[in-house]
Amino acid sequence: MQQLKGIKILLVDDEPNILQFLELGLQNEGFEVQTAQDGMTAITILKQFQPHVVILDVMMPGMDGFEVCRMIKKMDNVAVIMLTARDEVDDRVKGLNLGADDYMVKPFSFEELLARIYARIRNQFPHLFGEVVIGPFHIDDRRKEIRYENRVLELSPTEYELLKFLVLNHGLVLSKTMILDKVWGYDFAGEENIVEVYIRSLRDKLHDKDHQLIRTLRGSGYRVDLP
Amino acid sequence: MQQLKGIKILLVDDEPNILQFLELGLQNEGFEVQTAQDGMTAITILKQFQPHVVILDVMMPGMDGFEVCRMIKKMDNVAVIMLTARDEVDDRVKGLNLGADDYMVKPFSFEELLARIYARIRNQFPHLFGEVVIGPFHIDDRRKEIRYENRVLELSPTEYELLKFLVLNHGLVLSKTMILDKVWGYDFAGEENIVEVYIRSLRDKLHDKDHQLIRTLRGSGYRVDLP
DNA sequence: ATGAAAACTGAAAGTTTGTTGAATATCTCT
DNA sequence: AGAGATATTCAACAAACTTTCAGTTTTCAT
Repeated sequence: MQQLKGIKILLVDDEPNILQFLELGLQNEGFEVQTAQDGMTAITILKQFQPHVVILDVMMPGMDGFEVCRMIKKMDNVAVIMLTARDEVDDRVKGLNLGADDYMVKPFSFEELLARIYARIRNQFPHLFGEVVIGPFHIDDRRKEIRYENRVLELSPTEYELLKFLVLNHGLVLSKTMILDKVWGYDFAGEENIVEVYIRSLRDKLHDKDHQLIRTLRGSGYRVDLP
Repeated sequence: MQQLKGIKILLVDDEPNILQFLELGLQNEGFEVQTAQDGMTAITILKQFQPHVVILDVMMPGMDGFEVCRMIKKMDNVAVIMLTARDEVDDRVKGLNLGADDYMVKPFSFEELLARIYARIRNQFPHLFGEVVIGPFHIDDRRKEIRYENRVLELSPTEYELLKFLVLNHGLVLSKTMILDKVWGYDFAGEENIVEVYIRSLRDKLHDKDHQLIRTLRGSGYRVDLP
C-alpha cells in the first residue's frame, strides 16, 4: 500500500490496550494518529486535530459512540468507522444511518481495518491523492494551498477552508448558515456576519472587485461562478 | 466534501430518540434538517425554515399531528409525511384526507422513509433535482437562477419566487389571493396591489409588453401562457 | 356613452440585508 | 511575555428590495 503522508486518524476507545495496539499499527503504516479515551476528549481533539478518519468505539462510558458520531458528522466531512462488539450490532449501526461510513465487528484483524480505512479515504477524500483542478482553481489539500490562475493565494486557515468549500460546491447557492456549519463547525456560537467578513477578504485576494466570481444572492447566500 | 442538495426537511416528533435518529440519518444523506418536539414549535420553525418536506408524528401532546398538518397545508407548498403507530392508523390517515401526502406505520426502516421522501420530492419539487425546463424558461433552484430564452434574469428574491410559482403552474389561472398565500405566505398582512406591482416588474424584465406571456384574467388572476 | 371596479404605473417611503473599516479579542509563535 | 497573525465583533453606511400610495388607464356591465 502506498505511503500516504499527512493523513490523520483519531482513535476513540475506552480500552487502553486496544487503543495502544491500533495506535502503533497505524503510526507504523504512516498515518498521523491521536487517541482519546472518551467522547468529550474526542470532540475536543477533533477540532484542533482535524482528522480525516475517526475510528470510534460504540460502547463507551459517558457520551457514547453514537453521540460522538453525530457531532462529528454535523461538523465536517470526516469518515467515521464504528467499532462494535458482536452482540452490540444493532440496526442503527448496520444501516449506517447514524452517519457512520462503515462499521466493524470486534474482534477484527488489523489488515481488515487498514483496508477499510484506505477504502474510506479513497472514497471521501479523492483530493488527498493529488491536487484538484476546478476551473482556474488548483486545490492542493496536502499543502493546504490554493492557486488561482496559477498564483498561490496567501490564505489564513479559515480563508482556506472557506474558499475550498465554496469552490468545491461552485454553482450552488450556499447559505450563510450552511457555510457556518460546514466551515466553522456546528457549534460555532458567533454571528453570521463573520461569513460576510471572510467573503470580503476572499474577494479582495481574488481581486473579485465586481463580485462576479463570488456572487451574492441576496437573502439566499453566496455562489461561486466559474468562468 | 459531501454533495449538498439544498433540500430542507422538518422533523416533528415528541420522542427525542426518534427525532435524533432520523435527524442524523437524513443529515448524512445530505438534507438540511431541523427538528421540533411539538406542534407549536413546528409551526414557528416552518415559517423561517421553509422546508420542502415535513415528517410529522400523529400522536403528540398539545396540538396533534392532524392539526399541524392542516395548518401546514394551508400555508405552503410542502410535502407532508405522517408517522403513526400500527394501532393508530385510522381512516383519516389512510385516506390521506387531511392533506398529508403519504403516511408510514412505525416501526419502519430508514431506507423506506428515504424512498418515500425521494418519491415525494420528485413528485412535488421536480425542480429541486437540478434544472427544470419549461418552454423558454430554465429554472435552476440550486443556483437560484431563472433563464428566459437562454438569458439569465436578474431577479430579486420575491421576483424569483413569484416567477417560479407562475411558471411551474403555467396554464392555470392563479388568483392574487392564492399568489399571496403561496409566495408571500399565509400571514402576509399587506394589500393585494403588491402582486400587481411585482407582476409588472416581471413583465418588464421579460419584455412582455403586450402581456402575452403573463396574461391578466380580469377578476380572476393571472396566467402564464407558454408559446 | 358612462360610471364603477379592477388593474396598471411611477415614485416615495420604509425596511432589510450586505458591505466595509476599524476596534477588540484571541491565538501562535519565539 | 510580547509581536505578529488571525479571528471576531461592531456600528455606520450603502445598496437592494419591499411596500404603499395616489393618480391614471382599462374593462365591462348597464
